[in-house]
Amino acid sequence: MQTLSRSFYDRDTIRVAQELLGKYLVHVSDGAERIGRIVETEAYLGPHDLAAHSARGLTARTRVMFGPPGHAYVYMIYGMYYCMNVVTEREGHASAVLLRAVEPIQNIEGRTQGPGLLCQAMHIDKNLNAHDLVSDDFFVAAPDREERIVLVKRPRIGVDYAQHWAKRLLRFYIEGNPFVSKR
DNA sequence: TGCACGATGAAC
DNA sequence: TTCATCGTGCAC
Repeated sequence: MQTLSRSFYDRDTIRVAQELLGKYLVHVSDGAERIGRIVETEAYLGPHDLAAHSARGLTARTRVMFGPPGHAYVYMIYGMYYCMNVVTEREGHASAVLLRAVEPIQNIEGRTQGPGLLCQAMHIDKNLNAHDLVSDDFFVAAPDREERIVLVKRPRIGVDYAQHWAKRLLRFYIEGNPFVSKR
């Protein structure tokens, strides 16, 4: 397993979102190493993307999105779930990739299909917001042998308010994978 | 200081 | 289709 370096995240957000599919998300906590294989992502392109949190400018919450790539952007949604993103592109370009689903690989309890469930199962909460993913306790890694995948592109979920941005094919998942979220 | 609402998930 | 539940952003 090879931990992804900063340069992986410091690239076009759509490309990062697509290439994250098949990679392993690893979180070490409470003496357990939890691993999930990323099977579904969504790209949020920056302040011009009306579906992105950064479209409303730099705020306390979105500060990490405006920061350097390779950091975790974790926020609470609907008062009860957390969503996990990886920050992409150069510092100042507020873009990120939402991790929507993983396939359980190691030490995962409960369901992982959907951004809220994924965080719950992998013990990801706001304490990990702004955490550097180029680290040894919370990171993304390329497995020793990456399976070949068929990429599917669809509109993003739950962003109908974002006018024409809601129609763009910025949700990516591995075709046929049973852990991709429904809807 | 107040309030409407959301990158969700589960029940009905 | 409705509801649980609360931090955030923006209006007063």
